Amino acid sequence: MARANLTSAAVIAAAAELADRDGFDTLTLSALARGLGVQTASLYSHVRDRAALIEGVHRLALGELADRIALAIGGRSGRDALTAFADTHRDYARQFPGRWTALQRPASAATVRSEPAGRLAALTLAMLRGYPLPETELVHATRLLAATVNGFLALQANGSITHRQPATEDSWQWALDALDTVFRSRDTEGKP
Amino acid sequence: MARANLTSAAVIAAAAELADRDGFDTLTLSALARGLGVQTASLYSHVRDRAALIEGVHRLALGELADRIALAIGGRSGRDALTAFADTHRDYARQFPGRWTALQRPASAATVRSEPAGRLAALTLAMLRGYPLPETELVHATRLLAATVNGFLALQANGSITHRQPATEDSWQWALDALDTVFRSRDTEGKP
DNA sequence: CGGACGTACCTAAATGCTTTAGGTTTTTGC
DNA sequence: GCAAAAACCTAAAGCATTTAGGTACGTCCG
Repeated sequence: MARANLTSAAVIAAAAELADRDGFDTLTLSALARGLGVQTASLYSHVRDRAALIEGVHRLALGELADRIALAIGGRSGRDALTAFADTHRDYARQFPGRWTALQRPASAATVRSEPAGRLAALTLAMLRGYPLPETELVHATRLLAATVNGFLALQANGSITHRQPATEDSWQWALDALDTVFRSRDTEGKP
Repeated sequence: MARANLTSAAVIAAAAELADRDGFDTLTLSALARGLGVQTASLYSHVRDRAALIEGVHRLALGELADRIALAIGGRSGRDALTAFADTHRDYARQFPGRWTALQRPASAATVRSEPAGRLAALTLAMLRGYPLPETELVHATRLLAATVNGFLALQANGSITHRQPATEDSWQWALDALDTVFRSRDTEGKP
């Protein structure tokens, strides 16, 4: 029988595809092995256990997302960049629901400190520097942005945003407007 | 042997406690049966399957959260009510991590349309009516608020908000300030 | 060119969870 | 006091995770 010649990366990539295609819950080592034409136990040479597999998908998704965001926000600033940033998140979640679910799972400290995670954080910071935010508030703004974007997509994914009027798309635009306004108006230190 | 005299509600309540105590992942019918001093198969008289059990915890949590929020925002308005609303969410997530995780899971259409879900939505709407928001934007504001609060807590839970400076608490306050500002400033229809 | 070594993959097996099927006992309602 | 309903049981099939130990393929070095 032809040998599959797997690597850790190949196994994780296959896991990501499986999760996107059949749903995150069906991401089992058995199903993965079946799809790869390999015995389940063989996968343990490439991946420590199921948790490590999921963490691998998480990290893969972080990198892919960072790549897309770098492309999307390049050359833009202000509201344009914000829209590109958020829409790229949304499109990624739509196109790769399994990977996106993996992104929502708790990550190890190593992953949080990993290169793709840092890159994504750096890109977000860079984009927010297009707004007149005091340096001390940049991290707050980063956290608010990440919370809002991910929270919105999570609400959508878990059905909390019903398909009633108004359309989800309108609320998305409204939320981005709100964030844009907040970030834009934060330089006025003294309130009237 | 004394009979446990379980009901569907009792099983779900025990599941919620188990999930809070030992983590959501250990919420298995086996562990639950063990804790209740009952055979695993017996639980299937009260709960259709594992997914239904989780959905039950989800619905239970919705009701509990709605109760707490009703208490917290009663008599308050504006920024006070907003803070109470958000902090109640945060405290609930802290105190009942298992139930809170259940809340993040996809829910069936029946749960989305359930009484506690409607109550929570109504409470949120009522609170936002304390702001000068046009009627047409109330739903947008509701969604933004839910997305931000849940997104922030999710970020915290999954480790994305590292324990570096500035403190998470400061970012939380900053985010609430931002939301308050947005909701407060939305009555100015024509931009200058 | 040929063996040695590492790696990819295998079989086998233990453990544990989910779920269905069907039987027994307790409670409840008339 | 009896019949029906509800609560609980045993048994068993099916699948997933994980460990242990073995076989075959490629590659590197003498």
